[in-house]
Amino acid sequence: MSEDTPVVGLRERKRYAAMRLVQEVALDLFDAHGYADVTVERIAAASDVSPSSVYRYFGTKEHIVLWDENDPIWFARIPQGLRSHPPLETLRFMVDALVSEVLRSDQARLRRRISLIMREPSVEAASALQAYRAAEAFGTAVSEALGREHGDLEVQLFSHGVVGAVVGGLHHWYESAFSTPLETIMGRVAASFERGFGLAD
Amino acid sequence: MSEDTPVVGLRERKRYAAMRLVQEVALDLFDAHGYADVTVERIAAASDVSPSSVYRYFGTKEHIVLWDENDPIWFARIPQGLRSHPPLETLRFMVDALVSEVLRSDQARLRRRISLIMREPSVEAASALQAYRAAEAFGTAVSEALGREHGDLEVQLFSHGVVGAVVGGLHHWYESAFSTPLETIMGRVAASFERGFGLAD
DNA sequence: TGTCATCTGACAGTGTCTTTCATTTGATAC
DNA sequence: GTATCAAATGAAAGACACTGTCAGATGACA
Repeated sequence: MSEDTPVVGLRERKRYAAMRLVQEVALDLFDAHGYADVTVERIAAASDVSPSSVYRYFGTKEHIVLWDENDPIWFARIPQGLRSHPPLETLRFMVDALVSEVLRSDQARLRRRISLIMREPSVEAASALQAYRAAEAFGTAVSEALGREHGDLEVQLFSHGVVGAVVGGLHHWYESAFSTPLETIMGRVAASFERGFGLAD
Repeated sequence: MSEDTPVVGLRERKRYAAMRLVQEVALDLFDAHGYADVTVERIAAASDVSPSSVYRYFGTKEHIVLWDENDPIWFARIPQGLRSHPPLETLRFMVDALVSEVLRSDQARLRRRISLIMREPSVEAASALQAYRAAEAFGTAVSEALGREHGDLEVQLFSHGVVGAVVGGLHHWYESAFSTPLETIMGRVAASFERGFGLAD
């Protein structure tokens, strides 16, 4: 009773289990036959759910790849961190936490998802939109924490710049065939905004 | 004969004229009835071209909005600038040129296009992908100019960070109902990367 | 003016995504 | 346990973005 278990009912558990299964099945099919040649109908049949449910779960075919169970948790932590620390420190903090979480979690699936994102333009577009939205959300949280008005120019440039750099870092990770350690990459992202971009000028 | 006129033939001139017309007609229809409720077929009929041609011109419905005649010219100028100036100076230079070009050109159309991008998620996604691709191209050009290897981490973070900030600036412009002067916004973008982001920390 | 390469329009087809409705299934009170 | 209610599911029809193909038209060039 004193545990902070969110009292998640059977309904929700089944839903998440089904979503995990559909994503897994879809990733397998995409790897085997290519993204374009696998229809949503086929994914649904192979996962024993109706196509209707796949669309109810993910909304679009692209989001079968993009969906991540833990994303909402991350989004919730940002305003929390900003309440007690300045933006750059929060950035460093979040980025560290994210890296160690990623290293702990299902890396194989994550890499397959990132590879698909980088290979399929439609998935790439949906992913880019997600990043853009994340930058907006981050900017809003920073504005509130600093007591600036919503949409403050400096904050806007900062939040979009940071998210842009993170995205660039993930691209670098993929391009290096995931060989550059993620902590190296994200450490540089944080350092760039703390001490400036080290381009000879 | 000594002029650098690209000797543009009748064929190409007609093509561009048709594209301009289709975009204009489409923007009018979108404003009148909403993006989702205007089919490509309808746009084609109202522009007196076949739907096939609309797809040949723009590729997708979203790119009817995104297409800009002058984009290729801009892309071509980047490596040129980087050959003679360091990245931050080139950034400042390009951003200034872009602003004065925008102020000179058809602003009404530009604002209608930006408004559509911000309002319609599918157009927003395609636009975000374009920005992402631009960051890649910019990064490649910077790497070459600085003699670093392709995909150099610092360059990657810089180029994506810069493009992210520019995108954030455009968002701010839109949110302010285009009242914040574009030169103020873009000046801040350049300054942020030259002297650091001025967030109290 | 004639020949060639390229562009255009017409048309059929595929797959994504939406909407609607009857049916099933988990949540809650008794 | 059983009844009641809210929500999720599956089935099916339809809209429309987009692709591929082919015959005909049109500009480029000798």
